[in-house]
Amino acid sequence: MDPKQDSDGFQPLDREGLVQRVARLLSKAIVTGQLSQGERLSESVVARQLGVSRAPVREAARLLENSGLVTYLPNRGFFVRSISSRELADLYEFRLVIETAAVRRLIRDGLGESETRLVQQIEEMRRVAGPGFDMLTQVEADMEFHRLICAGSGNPKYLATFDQIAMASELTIMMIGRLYDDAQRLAETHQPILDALLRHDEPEAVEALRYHIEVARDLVVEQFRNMEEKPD
Amino acid sequence: MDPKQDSDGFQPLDREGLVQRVARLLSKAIVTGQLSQGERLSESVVARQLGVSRAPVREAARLLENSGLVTYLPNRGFFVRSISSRELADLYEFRLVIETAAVRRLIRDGLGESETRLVQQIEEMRRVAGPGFDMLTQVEADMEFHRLICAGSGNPKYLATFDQIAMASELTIMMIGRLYDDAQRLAETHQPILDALLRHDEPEAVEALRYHIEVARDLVVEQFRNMEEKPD
DNA sequence: GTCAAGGAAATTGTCGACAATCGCCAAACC
DNA sequence: GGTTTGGCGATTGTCGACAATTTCCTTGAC
Repeated sequence: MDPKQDSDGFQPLDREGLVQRVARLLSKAIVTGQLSQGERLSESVVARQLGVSRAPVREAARLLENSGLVTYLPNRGFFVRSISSRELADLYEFRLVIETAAVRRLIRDGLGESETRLVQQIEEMRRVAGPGFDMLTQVEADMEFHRLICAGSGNPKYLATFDQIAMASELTIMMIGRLYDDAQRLAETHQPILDALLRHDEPEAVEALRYHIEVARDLVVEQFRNMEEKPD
Repeated sequence: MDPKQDSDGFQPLDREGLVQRVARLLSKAIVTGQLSQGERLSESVVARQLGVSRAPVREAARLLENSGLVTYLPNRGFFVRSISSRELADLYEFRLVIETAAVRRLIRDGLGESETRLVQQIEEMRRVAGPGFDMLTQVEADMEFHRLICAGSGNPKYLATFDQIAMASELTIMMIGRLYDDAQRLAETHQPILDALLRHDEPEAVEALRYHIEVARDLVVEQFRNMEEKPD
């Protein structure tokens, strides 16, 4: 997500702490479905399996709690969050609110570097839409586009909030097992948003975003409802 | 903030963990200015002073990080967050976005119990506006009104997000040392919002909220800028 | 058979100790 | 004199152990 190639000079080297590594492992396990809904996330068990102490596991779990991937119950521990279709709809509504605000600021303040970044990201989405890429990669490319919108807005709050809920979005998409009809089409549905952004057409950009997210919401929520009714 | 009098039934008894108690102590210390901007929040020192181990202090600090009260730097520890006037403006913009969305849903889905709650909260604000109440109490009553708006909206995401940023708002208001001209007037400025809500007049409610928050923002940000220029 | 009480096992909550890392300051070098 | 290097003190990072709490199973009464 972040390790940009810094052209010249050395890379910051993996100064990533144990907590982050554990957090990433856990989140990946949850998003890819290795850990199932409502499952207990025992500190001791995870710690033993990873060969570390409980302390970093605990902190990592707290981090995931902020992303909405796990729930913490006092004296009971962490559980993989189970999301209802209702919560899912709420989540998409929330995303719409945040991203709409971000788009507005983005246009008002000027795109700046975001212009090339967004263009490149759609290209990236097209690239990973081809064969040889798994769905997780495609979903992440999708989320990165929306993330860039939030990142480009002058207000860091939008990005911070988006990052908190992005994981949960990824999770649900992975759960339903497909995104739209195919990844290629998914990439194209972002084009109208970008076009409007490039034209600095605020009403159209907001409208395109609204349409994009609401379509996604309806699709995801419907698929999800089906799963709720008859869980395999 | 939370310990509501629950009318009938027993109180949950102080089943509040050590972490929450430490977190509340620290946040109060920060908001009331006992801990100053940028000051280091040493785990060991705090733990020694409170007579507890470092573990709960650490967790409490992580909690405060989510509220934006402290910053965490890897291998360097926690520091009381110093907020710039720029961030402050961003914060208010963000609040406007969230609360506007909440108001929209509140009106669309019907007020329900929020109606009486909001009315009571304005009364509460008037009550604590009188003599014998300190500013922290008045600020908290203010924030609680806005919190109720988010709580009443059907989408829990709005409330969760609001709670994350509420502390930072309180902090800055406490920092500038006064809110509006006086607490009495502050209470009254909420009336137009409530009136519009009770009439189910969405455009007017949104407009009243926008006006209210932008006035607050301008006042707070300006005061804050003055402090930045010549810090006493 | 159902339900309540009791207790054992497992899990979280907290703790104190040790290892890793950082910031500072003095010493050495150009 | 200015810069780099080395080490010292302090702080965070991680750990294993113990206390408190919950969960689940057993036991017993009705």
